[in-house]
Amino acid sequence: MALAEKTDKRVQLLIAAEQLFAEKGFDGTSVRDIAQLAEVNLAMISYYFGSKERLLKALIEYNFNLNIELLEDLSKNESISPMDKILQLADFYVDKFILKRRFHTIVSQEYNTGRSSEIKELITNFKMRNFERVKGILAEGQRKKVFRKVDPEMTMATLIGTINQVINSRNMYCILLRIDSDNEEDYRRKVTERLKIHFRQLLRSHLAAE
Amino acid sequence: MALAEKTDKRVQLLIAAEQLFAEKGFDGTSVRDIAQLAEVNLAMISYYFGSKERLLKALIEYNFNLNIELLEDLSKNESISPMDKILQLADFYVDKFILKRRFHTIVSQEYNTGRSSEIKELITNFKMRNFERVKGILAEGQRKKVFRKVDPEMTMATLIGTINQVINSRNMYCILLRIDSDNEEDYRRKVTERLKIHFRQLLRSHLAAE
Amino acid sequence: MALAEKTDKRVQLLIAAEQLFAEKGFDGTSVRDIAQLAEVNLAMISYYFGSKERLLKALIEYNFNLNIELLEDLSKNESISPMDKILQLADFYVDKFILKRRFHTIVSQEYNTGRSSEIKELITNFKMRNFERVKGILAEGQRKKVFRKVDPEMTMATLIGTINQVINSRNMYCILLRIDSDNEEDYRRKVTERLKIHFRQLLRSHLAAE
Amino acid sequence: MALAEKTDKRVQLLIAAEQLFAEKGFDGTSVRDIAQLAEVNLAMISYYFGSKERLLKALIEYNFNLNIELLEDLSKNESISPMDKILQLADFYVDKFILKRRFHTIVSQEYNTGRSSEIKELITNFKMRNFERVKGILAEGQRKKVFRKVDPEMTMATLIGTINQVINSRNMYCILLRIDSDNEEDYRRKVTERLKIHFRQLLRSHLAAE
DNA sequence: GATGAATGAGCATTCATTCAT
DNA sequence: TATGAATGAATGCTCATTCAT
Repeated sequence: MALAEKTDKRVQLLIAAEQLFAEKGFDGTSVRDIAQLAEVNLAMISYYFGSKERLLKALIEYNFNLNIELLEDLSKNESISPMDKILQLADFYVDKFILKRRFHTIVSQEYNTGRSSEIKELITNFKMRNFERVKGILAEGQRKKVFRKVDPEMTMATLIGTINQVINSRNMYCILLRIDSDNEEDYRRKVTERLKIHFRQLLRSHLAAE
Repeated sequence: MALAEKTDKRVQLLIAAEQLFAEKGFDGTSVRDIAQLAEVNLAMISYYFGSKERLLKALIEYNFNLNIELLEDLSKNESISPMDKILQLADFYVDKFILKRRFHTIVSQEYNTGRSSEIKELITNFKMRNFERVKGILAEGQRKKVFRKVDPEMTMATLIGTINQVINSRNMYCILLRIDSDNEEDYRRKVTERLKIHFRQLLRSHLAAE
Repeated sequence: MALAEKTDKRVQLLIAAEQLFAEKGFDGTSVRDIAQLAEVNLAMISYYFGSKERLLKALIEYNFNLNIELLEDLSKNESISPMDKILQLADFYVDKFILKRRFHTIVSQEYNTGRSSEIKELITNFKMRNFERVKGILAEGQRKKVFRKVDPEMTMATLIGTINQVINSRNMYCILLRIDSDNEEDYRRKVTERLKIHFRQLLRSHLAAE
Repeated sequence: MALAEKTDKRVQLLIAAEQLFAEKGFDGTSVRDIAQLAEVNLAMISYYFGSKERLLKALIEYNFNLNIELLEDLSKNESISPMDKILQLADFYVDKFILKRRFHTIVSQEYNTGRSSEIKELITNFKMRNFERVKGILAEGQRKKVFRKVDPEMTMATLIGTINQVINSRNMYCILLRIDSDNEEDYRRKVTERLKIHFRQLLRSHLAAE
């Protein structure tokens, strides 16, 4: 019985749920599926989380609270130019969304079709925090006359929307970019690179003053 | 009580299904929900479509075959400059996606989580056709030296992803853009305008050759 | 397909439920038990009644609305003396409770331990109506100086409580009265007779003015 | 935190079980409910009693063996007249059933619907002992020519049934007798008085010779 | 075309109980 | 003694679909 064995089953359930919710959606996934994939007794879902929905909530809360401090540091760093800041932020989102692509697929789904308003609020708060950060950098750039005037909400939509489009249409982009969809490592590397280069070009020309 | 009465029920079912699939997802919607909202007997779904899944397929096929000739005309029109062409295409997508926002929400969901590979192929084909069109315009612009070199797949992702982001996070953008989410007409007008202006600025600077 | 075939399954479910609820209690009976005994598909319970609890409610409502007009007639009949009236009423309750002993066992149980306040109200109303009738006859008898002054609420408790005691302790009274508990017909005949004679003696001496 | 701490948990479980079984029935009460109300770990029920059913059995055995010697004394006391004896017995039952009304509600339920024949036998024995006592007094009264001939089984049913009716329809009698059902002390006092006076009047006229 | 009834499989959840510590 | 974790069976209920009329 190894070290982490103790709450292992809870974590196994979270991992299995993340995969299945992403692949088949929340409603398309039964708690039996999750328990089976996690190799854990069905009733443990009730035991640890109370319900299928609260399992989803736990999953979302856990992921949203990951690495938030990294972003705060970046936003407040005075020694980085606004353009570098926004490009580093884009890189950060690309890395994070692609690493946790399954999770972000779930978030996309649930924000549209989920029944739980509690979960929707959770997601809204997260999205709002992200938006405030981008808006702040855009404003800083304009104040320093290095950015031209752009629509902050739509610029945000472009930033997050482009990444989401790539990870949520994974099948198609694997075909288009000639990636073996079974090789997750290869997928990550190639998609990350393409997105980062694209954003560098896109954001520079979109934001640069004059 | 007139001409259209005959196959009215089929259409009522499609309309009800579109709304419910968009709001609650395919799995989150029961055929009972659809029949009730459409005010049509439950068994009619089997009668007209054979199954719930084939109802979805019918819905998708119908919408994908809407207005395709308009796009073909635009692509082939020699008298329009590549830049105008891409901007008109962006306008077309904005109009279409926002007018049929519910439908496109369903497409987003099903491409990720749907079980039917038949439906996924349908969507892939549609997306591919769209991509080929954009790619063609980008190539034409580069050939004519009016576009610089950009990543066509990622540019496509930005175009469709930005629109999808806005319609799939409708709640949040209603808050951010101060739109009454119950006033669909107002929502459409405002979001359409913001997106079109944003694309004009974004695509021009992104594509224009120096 | 005979005449009554149409809603046969609904009735079969009610009959099976009555038997099982009486024998094993509401919580001790599963919907599977009921469906099996009724030889009806499990889902028909949902189809006809909506839920297990509403099946119970339907059962109670049906039985409470049985023969209520008979009692009204008796209460209002001016040609019967108060003493005969109360004795006929006692006879009526004895007949009814013993004929529907299973149902009245369910009522006893649910009034104590049931969770549904809706059902409790239903039962309270029924009990109240019965009490008002008894109270009316007692008052009439006192007005006409043929009854002495008694406690109406406790007299009611004695009337209904005695019958309930006999049917709810069926096992013991079968032993005490030397009745073969499998012979329902014999049980009914003997218990009915004993109760009616007892009430004739008990109520006469309890109520008669000196 | 004192002497009784040791087996306190066992008693706490019994107290909690009595309350819950009376309120929600045996099947309507989960061992989790009991453990929670008793503020005792769930597994302790298995530890102390073996199973939920044996917890019920322990509860019944404990209460049935309470105060039995008091009754024996009364039955054998030669210096009390049969009429006083039966009235004191009625008083005794009224006091005991109302003090332990929750327990007697459980007994009523379990005798009807319980699955355990062991428990049913326990209850039958108890009821039989009670009946023998009443029967003995009735016979003594008849031998001494102070009682007329009555049906002993039905008279027993009236005695116990009247009390059970009042405690098992507590809600209704609280309304009828204008008792605040939250004030247990007031309930006990008023109901006890009403029942005792009623029995004095009822039994005297029912039993008195001539 | 249209419908109410019916079905069997599946759903999330809760149950009483047991076990290792 | 005492506990948190774990289990397999059972719970009430809903599902998409089919069928006789």
